[in-house]
Amino acid sequence: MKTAEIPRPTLERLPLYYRSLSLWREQGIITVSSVDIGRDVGVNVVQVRKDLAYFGEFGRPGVGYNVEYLMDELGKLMGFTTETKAVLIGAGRLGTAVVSYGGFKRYSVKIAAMFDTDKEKIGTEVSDVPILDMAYLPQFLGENEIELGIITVPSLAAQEVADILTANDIKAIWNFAPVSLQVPEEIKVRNEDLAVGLATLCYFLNKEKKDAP
Amino acid sequence: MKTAEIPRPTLERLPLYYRSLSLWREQGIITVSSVDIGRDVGVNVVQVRKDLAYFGEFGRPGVGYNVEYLMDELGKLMGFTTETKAVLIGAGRLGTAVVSYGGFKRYSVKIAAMFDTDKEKIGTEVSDVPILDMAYLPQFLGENEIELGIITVPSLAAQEVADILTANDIKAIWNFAPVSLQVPEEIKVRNEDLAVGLATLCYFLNKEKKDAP
DNA sequence: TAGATTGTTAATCGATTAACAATC
DNA sequence: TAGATTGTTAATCGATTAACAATC
Repeated sequence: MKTAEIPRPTLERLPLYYRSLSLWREQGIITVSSVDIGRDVGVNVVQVRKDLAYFGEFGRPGVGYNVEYLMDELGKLMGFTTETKAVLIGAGRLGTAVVSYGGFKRYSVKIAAMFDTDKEKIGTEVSDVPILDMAYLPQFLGENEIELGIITVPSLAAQEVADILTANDIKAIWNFAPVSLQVPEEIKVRNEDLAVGLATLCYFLNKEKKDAP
Repeated sequence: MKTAEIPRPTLERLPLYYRSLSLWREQGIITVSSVDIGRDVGVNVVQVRKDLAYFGEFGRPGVGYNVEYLMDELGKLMGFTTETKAVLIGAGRLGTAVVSYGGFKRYSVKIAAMFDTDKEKIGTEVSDVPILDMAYLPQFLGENEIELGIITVPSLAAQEVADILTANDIKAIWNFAPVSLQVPEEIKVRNEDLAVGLATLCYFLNKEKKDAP
C-alpha cells in the first residue's frame, strides 16, 4: 500500500477538489481537466495535478479526469468510504449547529450521540442525534467503537472533556473550544478556531485603512 | 509606518499568541518568554520570536516580553483596537452559533444586524443582535458603514448574498457556506470550511487503520 | 496528424530551524 | 559576573511553479 507522506497543504486542498468533483457529478459531467478544477477552487493547475499525483495516476493525457472514478479513488484514499463513528460533547448553539452540518454524511462520519449536562436537553434530540447525560459518556465510549470526539463545550470545560475522551480510547479530537488542549501525542487533534479567521480579516481591513490616505 | 509583508503562516499564528497572552494577563502574570508562549500554543520557540519580530522589537533580552505591552502592540498592529462593523446573513443554527461566539468583542468586531428571509425570525434577536428582513440588506449597507459580511446561508444562496454584499461596498467576506464564491479581487474572502478539518481527521483515522495490521 | 492535457523533473520561492552575537 | 533570553543572520527544509516529454 502506497503510504507516501502527503504534504499538509495538499491534504487540506483535497476536500476542496472532492467537493468540486461532486458538484460536477451532480451536473452529469463525465470528464474534467485540472484547469477546470483549479479554476473552481482557486488553485494553480499544476498544483492540482501534482496534488492528485501523490496518490497515483488517475488522469488521461489529452482527456482529463473521469469525475466518477476520481471521486471514488479520492474517497477511498482519504477514508471517506469507511464509516467513522463520532460523539459530540456540548449541545449548545455551536454543538447543534455542528451536528446539523451536512458534510458528515458525505464523509461517512456518523455522530452516534451528543452529550450535555443540562437536564432540559438530555433525552431530546437534534437532527436525529440523541442528547445523552454527560455522566454516561465514559460508559458509552467503552460500549461503542467511537474514534472521533467533537468538543463544542465552553473553553473552561474543554480540557476536562478531552481527558475523558483520551482516557477512553478515542483516536482523534475535533476541538471547537478556543484553548490549547493537552493530550497524549498519539491522539490527533484538529483545532477549529474561529479567532484565526476573524483576526486575519481584521488585519487586512485594518491594513487597508492604514495604507489608504 | 512599517507595512512589511507578513507571511501568511505567521499571520495565522498571531491570534494564538494573542489569546495565550490574554490568559496570562488574566492570571496577573507580568512577563513571559517565547518559550512560555511556544509551549502553550504548540509552536517552536524560534518561530515565536521570529513571528513577533516582524512587527518590531517588543522583548527584552534576558527578561522576555511584557504581557500587557505586547498585547497592546499586537492588538494595534492587527487591527483589534479599531472597531469593525459587520453584518451576518442567515439566521439559522450556524448563524446564531456564530453570532454568539465570544471572540467578536475581543477583536472589536461589532455585528450590527443579522438578516434572514424567514418571517418568523425577522423582528426577533439573538445575543442582542436584531434579525432584519433580507430585503432591507442593501439599504442597511448603504446607510451604515459595514466593512465585513458574514455568510451563514445555505450553499445555494451564498453566491447571491455575496453579490449583494459586494455591490454595496463591503470590504471583506467571512464565508461559512461550502462553496467557492466568485467576487471582485479587491474583496478579501475567508472561507471557513468545516469539510477541510473533518476530511483531514478522516484521513488520519483511515491511515492508522491501513498501517495497523 | 494536431491539439489538448497529463505526470514528472528541475528551478524557484518561501518558511522553518539552527547558530550566535547582543543585551539585560 | 553568570545565566537567561532576545533578535538576526545563515543553513536547511519543504512547497510551489515552470518546463517538457509522454500520451491520448
